[in-house]
Amino acid sequence: MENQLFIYNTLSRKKEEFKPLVEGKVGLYVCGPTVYSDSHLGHARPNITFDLLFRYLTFLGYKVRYVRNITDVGHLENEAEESGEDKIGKKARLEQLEPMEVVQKYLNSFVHNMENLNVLPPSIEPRASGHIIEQQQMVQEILDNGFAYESKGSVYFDVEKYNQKYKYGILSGRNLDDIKTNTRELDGQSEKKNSFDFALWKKASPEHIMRWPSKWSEGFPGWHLECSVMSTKYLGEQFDIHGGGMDLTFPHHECEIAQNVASNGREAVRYWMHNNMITINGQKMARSLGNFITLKELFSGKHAMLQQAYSPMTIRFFILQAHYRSTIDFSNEALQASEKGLERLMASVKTLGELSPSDQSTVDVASLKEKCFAALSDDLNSPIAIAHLFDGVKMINSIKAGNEKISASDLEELKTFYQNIVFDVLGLKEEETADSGDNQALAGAMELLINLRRDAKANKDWATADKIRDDLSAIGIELKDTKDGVEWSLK
RNA sequence: GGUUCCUUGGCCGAGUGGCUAGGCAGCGGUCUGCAAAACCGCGUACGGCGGUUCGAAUCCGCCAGGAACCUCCA
Repeated sequence: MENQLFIYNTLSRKKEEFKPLVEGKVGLYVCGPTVYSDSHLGHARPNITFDLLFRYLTFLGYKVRYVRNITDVGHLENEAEESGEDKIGKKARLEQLEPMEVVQKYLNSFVHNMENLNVLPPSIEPRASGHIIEQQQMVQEILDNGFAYESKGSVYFDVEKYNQKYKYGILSGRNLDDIKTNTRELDGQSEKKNSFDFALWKKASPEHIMRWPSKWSEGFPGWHLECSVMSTKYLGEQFDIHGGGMDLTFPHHECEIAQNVASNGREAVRYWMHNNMITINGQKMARSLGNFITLKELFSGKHAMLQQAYSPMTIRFFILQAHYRSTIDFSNEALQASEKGLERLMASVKTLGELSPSDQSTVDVASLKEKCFAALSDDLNSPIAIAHLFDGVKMINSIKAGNEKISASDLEELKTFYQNIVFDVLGLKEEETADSGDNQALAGAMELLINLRRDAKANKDWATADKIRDDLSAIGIELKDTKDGVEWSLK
């Protein structure tokens, strides 16, 4: 392993050296999507962040089991409205679909988006609806251990009682007294002993269509239970890393800890990692705030706030150019900057393949490599790693221009390094263009036009040469005269 | 109101005590029939006011502005 990895642990609020529970193996759990609508830009962040972690751990030689859940039983939409419906049930009513049809539709959409973003599929993608029995078992364990109570067919976690033996709020830095005085009183909480108690099992109201039988009532599992249950099932009572968005720290992850401790007697997670939010005009992008742009809209450019379409790799690169614990602000300008930067980086990768070695090097490949991995090992500092990569771009271009030299062995090392970091770890990829061979007819026609223009130029017939170039440009095809011939691309 | 955090050059975004990232835009140049692209070169910024220090964007205090969580949320 090249470097010792340090990661920021939300529990301790500092960077800690990462040491897995079992030598050479890592258990990783990340809160996945609730599949009731199309994913937006904000959802891309945790998936890309933890994809980077997954890829880097794998690169370092760990055998990683990455579990990312699919929430398909629905959380409560809004308790204050006393609707008792969950998100998925509500949407299903609106669209006249079966709840599981809605789940499938948006699950497919999510998977498609992730493939576009080159996010690797996790090792296991468990669905909450497939673990109802296990969730009921955990509810019973918590009841048996005396940290929950039944009320009108629902089961609630007894936070006060839990707090007497353990401490509630260790992750988010809260204490129960503060929560008591500051928790807003919501309607429909008369069943609970305290407003901050949370549901483990919820009795379904008559209009609630997603429901399962249980000894307490026909109902559905509480908001936070599935993650405790599925992480335990697939990673064990204790595992290495749990990730998710910062907005899940409280109450979701706090409740998860309480559930694990209440049922198993000890904390499950050793390192908690939280990614920050994507903002738009300085405010968090969120479905509930209505200021979101879906990934589909970004890829197609069809949204009032978008000046153009942005490719999946541009989105990925944009996200990787900020550290995962910082907010990152969306704007067309920022995205366009990422697009240009990525183009330059990928162009240099191509150039790298064309370099010829010299008998010795005037460049320091080893140092570049070391700095890059050091950055990634420092709590996944991808922006720094990318900055060093741009130093590499300069190195590659200078070699190409004849200003620097590289030995055959250094060249091999540099190629391997770029393969490792750009493709394997950062997960970038070449995006398909029309000239990549999937459209033979167009490629043939372009060759013809390029040859006609070449002949016109040879005859100093600039009018014809420029007409070909300008007219192609008008229909969205860009010609580039390079030293090595004419290149074309769809714009 | 409580808890936590942020404020960096035109824009995005790193950086936790001295060596003063990176990208985009801009400017100058090379190349080119012209243009675009590409390449090379150029930017001493760190909210305000105090303090600690030989030295602070970086530590401490106050002030101003903003955000997240406290309710579903990535």
